[in-house]
Amino acid sequence: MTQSEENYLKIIYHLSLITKTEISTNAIAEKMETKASSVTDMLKKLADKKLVEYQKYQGALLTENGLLIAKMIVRKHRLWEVFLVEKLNFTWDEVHEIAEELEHIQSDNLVDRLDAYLDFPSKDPHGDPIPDKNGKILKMEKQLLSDLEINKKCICVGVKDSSSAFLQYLDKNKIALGSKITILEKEPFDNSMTVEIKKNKILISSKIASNIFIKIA
Amino acid sequence: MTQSEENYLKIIYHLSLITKTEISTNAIAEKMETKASSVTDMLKKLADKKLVEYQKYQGALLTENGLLIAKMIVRKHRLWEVFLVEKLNFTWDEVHEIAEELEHIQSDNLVDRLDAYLDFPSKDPHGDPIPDKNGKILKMEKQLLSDLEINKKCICVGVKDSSSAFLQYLDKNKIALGSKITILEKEPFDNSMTVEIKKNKILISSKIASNIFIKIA
DNA sequence: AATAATTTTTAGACAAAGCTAAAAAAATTG
DNA sequence: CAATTTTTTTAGCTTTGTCTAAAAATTATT
Repeated sequence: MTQSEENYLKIIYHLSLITKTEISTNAIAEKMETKASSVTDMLKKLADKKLVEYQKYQGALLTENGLLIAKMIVRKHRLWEVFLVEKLNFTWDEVHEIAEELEHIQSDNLVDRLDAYLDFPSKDPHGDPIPDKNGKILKMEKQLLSDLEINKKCICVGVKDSSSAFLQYLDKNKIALGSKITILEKEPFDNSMTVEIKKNKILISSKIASNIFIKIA
Repeated sequence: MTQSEENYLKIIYHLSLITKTEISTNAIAEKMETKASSVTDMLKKLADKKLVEYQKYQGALLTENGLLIAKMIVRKHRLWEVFLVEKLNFTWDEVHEIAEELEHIQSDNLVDRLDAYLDFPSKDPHGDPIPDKNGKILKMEKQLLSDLEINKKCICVGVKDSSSAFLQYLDKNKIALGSKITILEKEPFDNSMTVEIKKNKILISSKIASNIFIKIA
Protein backbone atom coordinates (compact mmCIF):
# COMPACT_ATOMS: atom_id res chain seq x y z
CA MET A 1 0.00 0.00 0.00
CA THR A 2 1.35 3.41 -0.97
CA GLN A 3 0.46 6.51 1.05
CA SER A 4 -1.54 7.78 -1.86
CA GLU A 5 -3.63 4.62 -2.06
CA GLU A 6 -4.21 4.83 1.68
CA ASN A 7 -5.34 8.42 1.40
CA TYR A 8 -7.82 7.53 -1.31
CA LEU A 9 -9.28 4.70 0.76
CA LYS A 10 -9.55 6.94 3.79
CA ILE A 11 -11.35 9.66 1.87
CA ILE A 12 -13.74 7.23 0.20
CA TYR A 13 -14.45 5.86 3.66
CA HIS A 14 -15.22 9.29 5.12
CA LEU A 15 -17.46 10.13 2.17
CA SER A 16 -19.25 6.79 2.52
CA LEU A 17 -20.30 7.67 6.05
CA ILE A 18 -22.25 10.64 4.68
CA THR A 19 -23.68 9.43 1.39
CA LYS A 20 -24.10 5.64 1.72
CA THR A 21 -24.39 5.23 -2.09
CA GLU A 22 -21.53 5.15 -4.64
CA ILE A 23 -18.96 7.91 -4.21
CA SER A 24 -18.46 10.05 -7.30
CA THR A 25 -15.12 10.70 -8.94
CA ASN A 26 -15.57 14.44 -8.48
CA ALA A 27 -16.37 14.16 -4.78
CA ILE A 28 -13.13 12.23 -4.26
CA ALA A 29 -11.17 14.68 -6.40
CA GLU A 30 -12.39 17.59 -4.32
CA LYS A 31 -11.42 16.02 -1.01
CA MET A 32 -8.07 14.83 -2.36
CA GLU A 33 -7.44 18.27 -3.84
CA THR A 34 -6.57 16.65 -7.12
CA LYS A 35 -8.05 16.33 -10.60
CA ALA A 36 -10.87 13.99 -11.60
CA SER A 37 -8.65 12.33 -14.17
CA SER A 38 -6.17 11.36 -11.47
CA VAL A 39 -9.00 9.90 -9.42
CA THR A 40 -10.15 7.77 -12.33
CA ASP A 41 -6.65 6.34 -12.67
CA MET A 42 -6.47 5.54 -8.98
CA LEU A 43 -9.94 3.99 -8.86
CA LYS A 44 -8.87 1.60 -11.60
CA LYS A 45 -5.83 0.65 -9.60
CA LEU A 46 -7.79 0.17 -6.38
CA ALA A 47 -10.39 -1.86 -8.26
CA ASP A 48 -7.63 -4.12 -9.63
CA LYS A 49 -6.54 -4.67 -6.05
CA LYS A 50 -10.12 -5.47 -5.02
CA LEU A 51 -10.18 -2.60 -2.55
CA VAL A 52 -13.04 -0.77 -4.25
CA GLU A 53 -15.88 -1.76 -6.53
CA TYR A 54 -15.76 0.53 -9.49
CA GLN A 55 -17.80 0.73 -12.67
CA LYS A 56 -17.04 3.37 -15.26
CA TYR A 57 -19.15 6.47 -14.74
CA GLN A 58 -20.78 4.90 -11.67
CA GLY A 59 -18.43 5.99 -8.89
CA ALA A 60 -16.81 3.74 -6.29
CA LEU A 61 -17.65 1.79 -3.15
CA LEU A 62 -15.23 0.17 -0.71
CA THR A 63 -15.08 -3.61 -0.71
CA GLU A 64 -15.07 -5.41 2.63
CA ASN A 65 -11.29 -5.50 2.53
CA GLY A 66 -11.00 -1.87 1.45
CA LEU A 67 -13.29 -0.86 4.29
CA LEU A 68 -11.20 -2.67 6.86
CA ILE A 69 -8.00 -1.08 5.60
CA ALA A 70 -9.63 2.35 5.64
CA LYS A 71 -10.75 1.81 9.23
CA MET A 72 -7.25 0.78 10.26
CA ILE A 73 -5.88 4.02 8.82
CA VAL A 74 -8.52 6.01 10.70
CA ARG A 75 -7.68 4.00 13.81
CA LYS A 76 -4.02 4.91 13.53
CA HIS A 77 -4.79 8.55 12.83
CA ARG A 78 -6.99 8.89 15.89
CA LEU A 79 -4.72 6.94 18.23
CA TRP A 80 -1.79 9.16 17.27
CA GLU A 81 -3.97 12.21 17.89
CA VAL A 82 -4.69 10.96 21.39
CA PHE A 83 -0.98 10.38 21.93
CA LEU A 84 -0.09 13.87 20.75
CA VAL A 85 -2.63 15.52 23.04
CA GLU A 86 -2.40 13.29 26.10
CA LYS A 87 1.31 12.63 26.17
CA LEU A 88 2.98 15.43 24.24
CA ASN A 89 0.59 18.20 25.31
CA PHE A 90 -0.42 19.34 21.87
CA THR A 91 -3.73 21.19 21.62
CA TRP A 92 -6.63 19.68 19.70
CA ASP A 93 -6.19 22.10 16.83
CA GLU A 94 -2.54 21.14 16.24
CA VAL A 95 -2.73 17.39 15.89
CA HIS A 96 -4.51 16.68 12.63
CA GLU A 97 -1.65 17.55 10.29
CA ILE A 98 0.90 15.49 12.18
CA ALA A 99 -1.46 12.55 12.46
CA GLU A 100 -1.90 12.70 8.67
CA GLU A 101 1.72 11.65 8.46
CA LEU A 102 1.81 9.25 11.39
CA GLU A 103 -1.22 7.30 10.13
CA HIS A 104 0.95 5.85 7.36
CA ILE A 105 3.49 4.18 9.64
CA GLN A 106 3.11 0.49 8.91
CA SER A 107 3.73 -1.72 11.95
CA ASP A 108 0.59 -3.39 13.37
CA ASN A 109 2.51 -4.19 16.49
CA LEU A 110 3.21 -0.49 16.97
CA VAL A 111 -0.48 0.39 16.71
CA ASP A 112 -1.49 -2.23 19.23
CA ARG A 113 1.15 -1.16 21.72
CA LEU A 114 0.27 2.48 21.27
CA ASP A 115 -3.37 1.58 21.87
CA ALA A 116 -2.47 -0.22 25.10
CA TYR A 117 -0.14 2.56 26.20
CA LEU A 118 -2.99 5.05 25.80
CA ASP A 119 -5.26 2.68 27.72
CA PHE A 120 -7.49 1.76 24.78
CA PRO A 121 -9.16 5.11 24.23
CA SER A 122 -12.56 5.03 22.52
CA LYS A 123 -12.49 8.61 21.24
CA ASP A 124 -9.96 10.98 19.75
CA PRO A 125 -9.42 14.58 20.97
CA HIS A 126 -12.25 15.80 18.73
CA GLY A 127 -14.74 13.27 20.05
CA ASP A 128 -14.52 10.97 17.05
CA PRO A 129 -14.68 7.23 17.75
CA ILE A 130 -11.54 5.09 17.41
CA PRO A 131 -12.08 1.76 15.60
CA ASP A 132 -10.75 -1.21 17.56
CA LYS A 133 -8.23 -3.63 16.06
CA ASN A 134 -11.01 -5.55 14.35
CA GLY A 135 -12.51 -2.43 12.86
CA LYS A 136 -15.40 -2.30 15.30
CA ILE A 137 -16.58 1.23 16.06
CA LEU A 138 -18.61 2.22 19.08
CA LYS A 139 -21.78 3.92 17.88
CA MET A 140 -22.32 7.03 19.91
CA GLU A 141 -25.52 8.93 19.94
CA LYS A 142 -25.06 12.56 19.14
CA GLN A 143 -26.94 15.35 17.47
CA LEU A 144 -26.13 18.82 16.25
CA LEU A 145 -26.43 21.71 18.66
CA SER A 146 -28.33 23.53 15.91
CA ASP A 147 -31.11 20.92 16.06
CA LEU A 148 -31.78 21.41 19.74
CA GLU A 149 -34.73 23.27 21.24
CA ILE A 150 -34.69 26.19 23.59
CA ASN A 151 -34.08 25.59 27.30
CA LYS A 152 -32.46 22.23 26.71
CA LYS A 153 -29.28 21.35 28.55
CA CYS A 154 -26.67 19.35 26.72
CA ILE A 155 -23.03 18.31 26.71
CA CYS A 156 -20.57 18.87 23.89
CA VAL A 157 -19.38 15.46 22.67
CA GLY A 158 -17.72 16.25 19.38
CA VAL A 159 -17.12 18.59 16.46
CA LYS A 160 -18.14 18.14 12.85
CA ASP A 161 -15.46 20.50 11.53
CA SER A 162 -11.97 19.83 12.92
CA SER A 163 -10.22 22.76 11.29
CA SER A 164 -7.80 24.79 13.37
CA ALA A 165 -9.85 27.92 12.84
CA PHE A 166 -13.00 26.34 14.23
CA LEU A 167 -11.26 24.63 17.14
CA GLN A 168 -9.54 27.86 18.10
CA TYR A 169 -12.88 29.65 18.03
CA LEU A 170 -14.20 27.03 20.45
CA ASP A 171 -11.18 27.44 22.73
CA LYS A 172 -11.68 31.19 22.76
CA ASN A 173 -15.27 30.68 23.84
CA LYS A 174 -14.41 28.04 26.43
CA ILE A 175 -16.23 25.30 24.56
CA ALA A 176 -14.52 21.94 24.95
CA LEU A 177 -15.49 18.26 24.92
CA GLY A 178 -17.59 17.72 28.03
CA SER A 179 -18.71 21.35 28.31
CA LYS A 180 -22.25 21.79 29.62
CA ILE A 181 -24.31 24.00 27.33
CA THR A 182 -27.76 25.46 28.00
CA ILE A 183 -29.74 26.98 25.16
CA LEU A 184 -31.24 30.24 26.37
CA GLU A 185 -32.58 31.79 23.17
CA LYS A 186 -32.98 31.04 19.50
CA GLU A 187 -33.38 33.70 16.86
CA PRO A 188 -35.68 32.34 14.14
CA PHE A 189 -34.49 34.84 11.52
CA ASP A 190 -30.91 33.55 11.22
CA ASN A 191 -31.00 30.50 13.50
CA SER A 192 -28.39 31.98 15.78
CA MET A 193 -28.69 31.10 19.46
CA THR A 194 -27.68 32.40 22.84
CA VAL A 195 -26.22 29.73 25.06
CA GLU A 196 -24.76 29.56 28.51
CA ILE A 197 -21.39 27.92 29.01
CA LYS A 198 -19.52 28.04 32.30
CA LYS A 199 -21.66 30.93 33.58
CA ASN A 200 -21.00 32.92 30.40
CA LYS A 201 -23.73 33.83 27.96
CA ILE A 202 -22.52 33.78 24.37
CA LEU A 203 -24.11 34.25 20.98
CA ILE A 204 -23.55 31.43 18.54
CA SER A 205 -24.23 31.62 14.80
CA SER A 206 -26.13 28.94 12.96
CA LYS A 207 -22.95 27.84 11.22
CA ILE A 208 -21.16 27.33 14.52
CA ALA A 209 -24.10 25.51 16.08
CA SER A 210 -24.32 23.13 13.16
CA ASN A 211 -20.71 22.05 13.68
CA ILE A 212 -20.99 21.09 17.33
CA PHE A 213 -22.13 17.61 18.29
CA ILE A 214 -23.92 17.31 21.62
CA LYS A 215 -25.82 14.79 23.64
CA ILE A 216 -28.76 15.78 25.78
CA ALA A 217 -27.81 16.05 29.44
CA MET B 1 12.79 16.98 1.26
CA THR B 2 11.62 13.60 0.01
CA GLN B 3 12.15 10.45 2.04
CA SER B 4 14.59 9.23 -0.53
CA GLU B 5 16.69 12.38 -0.32
CA GLU B 6 16.66 12.09 3.47
CA ASN B 7 17.82 8.50 3.29
CA TYR B 8 20.72 9.43 1.03
CA LEU B 9 21.83 12.21 3.37
CA LYS B 10 21.62 9.90 6.35
CA ILE B 11 23.68 7.21 4.69
CA ILE B 12 26.31 9.67 3.48
CA TYR B 13 26.46 10.97 7.04
CA HIS B 14 26.99 7.51 8.54
CA LEU B 15 29.67 6.70 5.97
CA SER B 16 31.39 10.03 6.68
CA LEU B 17 31.85 9.05 10.31
CA ILE B 18 33.97 6.12 9.21
CA THR B 19 35.95 7.37 6.23
CA LYS B 20 36.32 11.14 6.69
CA THR B 21 37.20 11.63 2.99
CA GLU B 22 34.79 11.79 0.02
CA ILE B 23 32.18 9.04 -0.05
CA SER B 24 32.17 6.96 -3.21
CA THR B 25 29.15 6.36 -5.38
CA ASN B 26 29.50 2.63 -4.95
CA ALA B 27 29.68 2.84 -1.16
CA ILE B 28 26.42 4.76 -1.13
CA ALA B 29 24.83 2.39 -3.61
CA GLU B 30 25.68 -0.58 -1.44
CA LYS B 31 24.18 0.92 1.71
CA MET B 32 21.11 2.17 -0.12
CA GLU B 33 20.71 -1.23 -1.77
CA THR B 34 20.40 0.44 -5.13
CA LYS B 35 22.44 0.83 -8.31
CA ALA B 36 25.39 3.19 -8.76
CA SER B 37 23.60 4.94 -11.62
CA SER B 38 20.72 5.84 -9.32
CA VAL B 39 23.19 7.23 -6.82
CA THR B 40 24.80 9.42 -9.47
CA ASP B 41 21.39 10.89 -10.31
CA MET B 42 20.62 11.59 -6.69
CA LEU B 43 24.03 13.12 -5.99
CA LYS B 44 23.42 15.58 -8.81
CA LYS B 45 20.11 16.51 -7.30
CA LEU B 46 21.52 16.90 -3.80
CA ALA B 47 24.40 18.96 -5.20
CA ASP B 48 21.88 21.27 -6.94
CA LYS B 49 20.22 21.76 -3.58
CA LYS B 50 23.59 22.50 -1.97
CA LEU B 51 23.26 19.58 0.41
CA VAL B 52 26.36 17.77 -0.85
CA GLU B 53 29.52 18.78 -2.63
CA TYR B 54 29.87 16.55 -5.60
CA GLN B 55 32.40 16.39 -8.42
CA LYS B 56 32.06 13.81 -11.15
CA TYR B 57 34.03 10.67 -10.36
CA GLN B 58 35.17 12.16 -7.05
CA GLY B 59 32.40 11.09 -4.71
CA ALA B 60 30.40 13.27 -2.35
CA LEU B 61 30.72 15.17 0.92
CA LEU B 62 27.94 16.73 2.98
CA THR B 63 27.79 20.52 3.03
CA GLU B 64 27.26 22.24 6.37
CA ASN B 65 23.55 22.39 5.67
CA GLY B 66 23.42 18.77 4.47
CA LEU B 67 25.24 17.69 7.61
CA LEU B 68 22.74 19.46 9.85
CA ILE B 69 19.79 17.90 8.04
CA ALA B 70 21.39 14.47 8.29
CA LYS B 71 21.92 14.93 12.01
CA MET B 72 18.30 15.96 12.48
CA ILE B 73 17.18 12.75 10.79
CA VAL B 74 19.47 10.72 13.02
CA ARG B 75 18.14 12.67 16.01
CA LYS B 76 14.58 11.77 15.10
CA HIS B 77 15.46 8.16 14.46
CA ARG B 78 17.12 7.75 17.83
CA LEU B 79 14.51 9.65 19.81
CA TRP B 80 11.78 7.47 18.34
CA GLU B 81 13.83 4.39 19.26
CA VAL B 82 13.97 5.58 22.85
CA PHE B 83 10.22 6.15 22.79
CA LEU B 84 9.54 2.68 21.43
CA VAL B 85 11.68 0.98 24.06
CA GLU B 86 10.97 3.16 27.09
CA LYS B 87 7.29 3.82 26.57
CA LEU B 88 5.97 1.06 24.35
CA ASN B 89 8.16 -1.72 25.74
CA PHE B 90 9.69 -2.82 22.49
CA THR B 91 13.00 -4.67 22.75
CA TRP B 92 16.18 -3.12 21.34
CA ASP B 93 16.23 -5.48 18.40
CA GLU B 94 12.72 -4.52 17.25
CA VAL B 95 12.94 -0.76 16.99
CA HIS B 96 15.22 0.02 14.07
CA GLU B 97 12.77 -0.80 11.29
CA ILE B 98 9.95 1.22 12.78
CA ALA B 99 12.23 4.16 13.50
CA GLU B 100 13.27 4.07 9.83
CA GLU B 101 9.72 5.15 9.05
CA LEU B 102 9.16 7.48 11.97
CA GLU B 103 12.35 9.45 11.26
CA HIS B 104 10.67 10.96 8.20
CA ILE B 105 7.79 12.59 10.08
CA GLN B 106 8.26 16.30 9.49
CA SER B 107 7.17 18.46 12.43
CA ASP B 108 10.04 20.09 14.36
CA ASN B 109 7.64 20.83 17.17
CA LEU B 110 6.88 17.13 17.44
CA VAL B 111 10.55 16.25 17.76
CA ASP B 112 11.16 18.81 20.47
CA ARG B 113 8.15 17.70 22.47
CA LEU B 114 9.10 14.08 22.09
CA ASP B 115 12.60 14.95 23.29
CA ALA B 116 11.18 16.69 26.37
CA TYR B 117 8.69 13.88 27.02
CA LEU B 118 11.58 11.39 27.05
CA ASP B 119 13.51 13.71 29.36
CA PHE B 120 16.18 14.69 26.84
CA PRO B 121 17.92 11.35 26.49
CA SER B 122 21.55 11.46 25.35
CA LYS B 123 21.70 7.91 24.03
CA ASP B 124 19.43 5.58 22.10
CA PRO B 125 18.72 1.96 23.14
CA HIS B 126 21.89 0.77 21.38
CA GLY B 127 24.11 3.28 23.14
CA ASP B 128 24.39 5.65 20.17
CA PRO B 129 24.42 9.37 20.96
CA ILE B 130 21.37 11.51 20.16
CA PRO B 131 22.19 14.85 18.52
CA ASP B 132 20.56 17.79 20.31
CA LYS B 133 18.32 20.24 18.46
CA ASN B 134 21.35 22.20 17.26
CA GLY B 135 23.09 19.10 15.97
CA LYS B 136 25.52 18.91 18.84
CA ILE B 137 26.57 15.38 19.72
CA LEU B 138 28.08 14.33 23.02
CA LYS B 139 31.42 12.64 22.32
CA MET B 140 31.65 9.52 24.36
CA GLU B 141 34.80 7.62 24.87
CA LYS B 142 34.47 4.03 23.93
CA GLN B 143 36.58 1.26 22.56
CA LEU B 144 36.00 -2.18 21.19
CA LEU B 145 35.92 -5.10 23.55
CA SER B 146 38.23 -6.88 21.11
CA ASP B 147 40.94 -4.28 21.76
CA LEU B 148 41.01 -4.83 25.50
CA GLU B 149 43.69 -6.70 27.44
CA ILE B 150 43.27 -9.66 29.71
CA ASN B 151 42.08 -9.12 33.29
CA LYS B 152 40.57 -5.73 32.50
CA LYS B 153 37.12 -4.89 33.80
CA CYS B 154 34.83 -2.86 31.58
CA ILE B 155 31.24 -1.85 30.99
CA CYS B 156 29.28 -2.37 27.80
CA VAL B 157 28.28 1.05 26.46
CA GLY B 158 27.17 0.33 22.91
CA VAL B 159 27.07 -1.96 19.90
CA LYS B 160 28.65 -1.45 16.50
CA ASP B 161 26.24 -3.76 14.71
CA SER B 162 22.57 -3.14 15.53
CA SER B 163 21.11 -6.04 13.59
CA SER B 164 18.39 -8.11 15.22
CA ALA B 165 20.52 -11.22 14.98
CA PHE B 166 23.39 -9.67 16.90
CA LEU B 167 21.18 -8.00 19.50
CA GLN B 168 19.35 -11.25 20.12
CA TYR B 169 22.67 -13.02 20.57
CA LEU B 170 23.57 -10.46 23.22
CA ASP B 171 20.21 -10.91 24.97
CA LYS B 172 20.71 -14.66 25.01
CA ASN B 173 24.07 -14.16 26.68
CA LYS B 174 22.80 -11.57 29.12
CA ILE B 175 24.89 -8.79 27.66
CA ALA B 176 23.13 -5.44 27.81
CA LEU B 177 24.09 -1.79 27.99
CA GLY B 178 25.64 -1.27 31.40
CA SER B 179 26.71 -4.90 31.81
CA LYS B 180 30.00 -5.37 33.67
CA ILE B 181 32.41 -7.54 31.73
CA THR B 182 35.70 -9.01 32.94
CA ILE B 183 38.14 -10.48 30.45
CA LEU B 184 39.43 -13.75 31.84
CA GLU B 185 41.30 -15.23 28.89
CA LYS B 186 42.28 -14.42 25.32
CA GLU B 187 43.09 -17.07 22.75
CA PRO B 188 45.82 -15.68 20.47
CA PHE B 189 45.07 -18.13 17.67
CA ASP B 190 41.57 -16.83 16.78
CA ASN B 191 41.30 -13.81 19.08
CA SER B 192 38.34 -15.33 20.89
CA MET B 193 38.06 -14.51 24.58
CA THR B 194 36.52 -15.86 27.74
CA VAL B 195 34.69 -13.22 29.72
CA GLU B 196 32.68 -13.11 32.90
CA ILE B 197 29.26 -11.47 32.86
CA LYS B 198 26.91 -11.64 35.81
CA LYS B 199 28.85 -14.55 37.36
CA ASN B 200 28.69 -16.50 34.10
CA LYS B 201 31.78 -17.36 32.11
CA ILE B 202 31.17 -17.25 28.39
CA LEU B 203 33.28 -17.67 25.29
CA ILE B 204 33.11 -14.82 22.81
CA SER B 205 34.38 -14.94 19.23
CA SER B 206 36.56 -12.23 17.77
CA LYS B 207 33.69 -11.12 15.56
CA ILE B 208 31.39 -10.66 18.52
CA ALA B 209 34.04 -8.85 20.57
CA SER B 210 34.71 -6.43 17.75
CA ASN B 211 31.07 -5.37 17.69
CA ILE B 212 30.76 -4.48 21.36
CA PHE B 213 31.72 -1.02 22.55
CA ILE B 214 32.95 -0.76 26.12
CA LYS B 215 34.50 1.72 28.46
CA ILE B 216 37.04 0.70 31.06
CA ALA B 217 35.50 0.35 34.51
C1' DA C 1 53.60 3.20 -19.55
C1' DA C 2 50.31 0.27 -21.67
C1' DT C 3 46.76 -2.74 -20.74
C1' DA C 4 43.31 -4.63 -17.84
C1' DA C 5 39.98 -4.15 -14.28
C1' DT C 6 37.01 -1.44 -11.74
C1' DT C 7 34.22 2.46 -10.90
C1' DT C 8 31.32 5.98 -12.38
C1' DT C 9 28.55 8.31 -15.58
C1' DT C 10 25.44 8.72 -19.47
C1' DA C 11 21.56 7.48 -22.22
C1' DG C 12 17.34 5.64 -22.58
C1' DA C 13 13.41 3.06 -20.39
C1' DC C 14 9.85 2.23 -16.82
C1' DA C 15 6.28 2.65 -13.02
C1' DA C 16 3.75 5.74 -9.92
C1' DA C 17 1.02 9.58 -9.47
C1' DG C 18 0.05 13.59 -10.99
C1' DC C 19 -1.40 17.07 -14.90
C1' DT C 20 -4.01 19.19 -19.35
C1' DA C 21 -6.92 18.90 -23.14
C1' DA C 22 -10.16 16.49 -25.72
C1' DA C 23 -13.70 12.92 -26.14
C1' DA C 24 -17.50 10.41 -24.33
C1' DA C 25 -21.21 9.51 -21.25
C1' DA C 26 -24.71 11.06 -18.09
C1' DA C 27 -27.65 14.45 -16.24
C1' DT C 28 -30.27 18.56 -16.67
C1' DT C 29 -33.31 21.62 -18.76
C1' DG C 30 -35.90 24.42 -21.89
C1' DC D 1 -36.88 14.88 -26.34
C1' DA D 2 -33.26 17.43 -28.17
C1' DA D 3 -29.86 20.51 -26.74
C1' DT D 4 -26.89 22.00 -23.32
C1' DT D 5 -24.27 21.43 -19.26
C1' DT D 6 -21.81 18.64 -16.15
C1' DT D 7 -19.26 14.69 -15.06
C1' DT D 8 -16.14 11.22 -16.18
C1' DT D 9 -12.87 9.04 -18.95
C1' DT D 10 -9.12 8.74 -22.28
C1' DA D 11 -4.82 10.02 -24.32
C1' DG D 12 -0.66 11.81 -23.89
C1' DC D 13 2.81 14.35 -21.17
C1' DT D 14 5.68 15.40 -16.67
C1' DT D 15 8.39 14.37 -12.57
C1' DT D 16 10.63 11.32 -9.22
C1' DG D 17 13.30 7.62 -8.43
C1' DT D 18 14.49 3.58 -10.10
C1' DC D 19 16.64 0.26 -13.70
C1' DT D 20 19.89 -1.77 -17.67
C1' DA D 21 23.38 -1.39 -20.95
C1' DA D 22 26.95 1.07 -22.91
C1' DA D 23 30.51 4.61 -22.66
C1' DA D 24 33.92 7.11 -20.18
C1' DA D 25 37.05 7.92 -16.47
C1' DT D 26 39.86 6.22 -12.91
C1' DT D 27 42.71 2.83 -10.69
C1' DA D 28 45.44 -1.25 -10.60
C1' DT D 29 48.61 -4.49 -12.72
C1' DT D 30 52.03 -6.22 -15.18
